[in-house]
Amino acid sequence: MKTLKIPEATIIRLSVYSRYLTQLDKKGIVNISSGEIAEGVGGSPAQVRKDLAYFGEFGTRGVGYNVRDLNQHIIRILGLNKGWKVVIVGAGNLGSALTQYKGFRERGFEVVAVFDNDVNKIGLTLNGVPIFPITKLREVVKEQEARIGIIAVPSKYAQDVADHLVESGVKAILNFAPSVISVPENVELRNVDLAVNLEILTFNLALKKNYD
Amino acid sequence: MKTLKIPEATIIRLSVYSRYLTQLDKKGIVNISSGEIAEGVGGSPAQVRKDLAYFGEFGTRGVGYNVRDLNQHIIRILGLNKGWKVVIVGAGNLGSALTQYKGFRERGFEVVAVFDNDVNKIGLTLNGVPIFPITKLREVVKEQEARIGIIAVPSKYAQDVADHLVESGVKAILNFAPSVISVPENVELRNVDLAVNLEILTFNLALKKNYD
DNA sequence: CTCCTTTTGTGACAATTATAACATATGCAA
DNA sequence: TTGCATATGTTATAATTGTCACAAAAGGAG
Ligand SMILES: NC(=O)c1ccc[n+]([C@@H]2O[C@H](COP(=O)([O-])OP(=O)(O)OC[C@H]3O[C@@H](n4cnc5c(N)ncnc54)[C@H](O)[C@@H]3O)[C@@H](O)[C@H]2O)c1
Ligand SMILES: NC(=O)c1ccc[n+]([C@@H]2O[C@H](COP(=O)([O-])OP(=O)(O)OC[C@H]3O[C@@H](n4cnc5c(N)ncnc54)[C@H](O)[C@@H]3O)[C@@H](O)[C@H]2O)c1
Repeated sequence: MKTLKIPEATIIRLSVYSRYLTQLDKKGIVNISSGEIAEGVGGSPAQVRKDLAYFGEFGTRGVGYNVRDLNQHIIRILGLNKGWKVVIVGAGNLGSALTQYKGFRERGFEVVAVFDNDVNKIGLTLNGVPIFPITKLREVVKEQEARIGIIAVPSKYAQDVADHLVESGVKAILNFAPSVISVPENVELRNVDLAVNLEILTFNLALKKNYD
Repeated sequence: MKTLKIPEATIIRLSVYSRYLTQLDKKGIVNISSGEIAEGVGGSPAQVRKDLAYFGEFGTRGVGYNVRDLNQHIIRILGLNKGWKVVIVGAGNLGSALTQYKGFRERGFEVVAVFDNDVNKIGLTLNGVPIFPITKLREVVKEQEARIGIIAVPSKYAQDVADHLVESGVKAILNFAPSVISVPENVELRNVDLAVNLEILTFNLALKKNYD
């Protein structure tokens, strides 16, 4: 397996394929073709095959793919077979929702702790996940060997929290605050900006002018 | 202004530029160059100018851009000068967080109603926003002239809710349920899948193998 | 065993998107 | 008024990503 540069769009699609395959597996479906996957997730059969081709040969010509087997391969490609531990900083509206989100666990992520600096929240639990004072971040991250941190504090504090997460040993950060933050090169960073998503919608509506 | 096909990446960046310009404007900064914008949001000056060039000429050669003026132009490009009304379906963990999210209003979005089918939630308000029974969706959407709907119900019901939103006259949908849904061509759809975002992070970590 | 159908894997091609280079316009100073 | 410094807008070039067509492999029928 060579380390060609893989398009990020390919990774996004693989993640979606995997979710779809998991559904099919639960329904007891054993075999599937690239065309059926494409139809299921909204794409083209060639795209599906090309995406998979970056990583190897997982199908059987004339037959298709074994659902469970292919899913296992994608899960391994995405690194989900490790069981990642996640910490969330900010036990507000969003942080609480994320902590209780079952979808993460289903994909191999375990939220082990939430951190806040509000004394009224510290000590409580969210769905069994304890809320610690932010001062314990380093200790808990080290002890639990958490590798992923989620930022759910007001933008103003996002960079501080990011620095703190990095310093604690976290290797990847998902940032929900709508602000540009910077981290060392060896730390992965992704920003999720929900307003941006709405604005893409309004741009397209404004372009079409058929919204009234 | 011709209607060339604008890359979606350009729209995402414009949205980020605008957020940054709003910050600068609040700080009282009047002028800015493409290089400074690039530095502020993490990009290249050429990229900034190219993105803007799709829509017109907003700067002065040798000088740069007027912060407020440029921001107004981008806001207009993104269609944010209209004041969009938004409805949210699902008053659970995520739906509640989104309803109370101040970041939407700051960008010109107004959440006018939330809908649920849980009798214990109906009649309550979230930050002043009323929770209606899902059966009132059509009526409220029509009356308020809401054009955007957000789906925050379990995946299982996402397609049903989408159909219902479309039937009610909504023209754009932001879907948070991790499932593939389909809508008529004339309705804009975007999916936000948070697990996918984490999986991109783990893919990159797994690739680098330096996470331990 | 051979042919035929099916569907993969892949290499060539096309389209899109980003980068870089530069000519053009502006303001200022002398 | 002229020349210079600066930063834009635009054109050309490079890189990336997606599409298409087809050869190769597999399995089943006869
Ligand atoms: N609510 C949403 O749906 C939503 C959507 C998209 C993005 N966001 C973003 O997510 C972030 C959180 O939003 P929210 O609505 O949950 O806000 P919130 O005010 O409900 O919660 C913020 C929490 O962070 C805590 N906090 C503040 N500073 C802290 C620090 N330095 N260390 C630790 N904890 C700290 C606060 O005590 C509070 O509990 C914001 O940046 C917001 O822009 C929120
Ligand atoms: N919690 C999160 O942080 C999070 C993150 C990403 C995605 N999501 C997705 O968002 C969706 C909602 O997640 P949640 O955690 O808020 O779940 P939740 O169970 O807390 O809330 C779901 C709400 O939807 C309501 N509902 C169910 N069916 C409905 C229907 N047909 N019409 C109207 N209302 C209905 C329920 O009464 C409930 O109030 C899910 O698809 C989930 O996968 C959630």
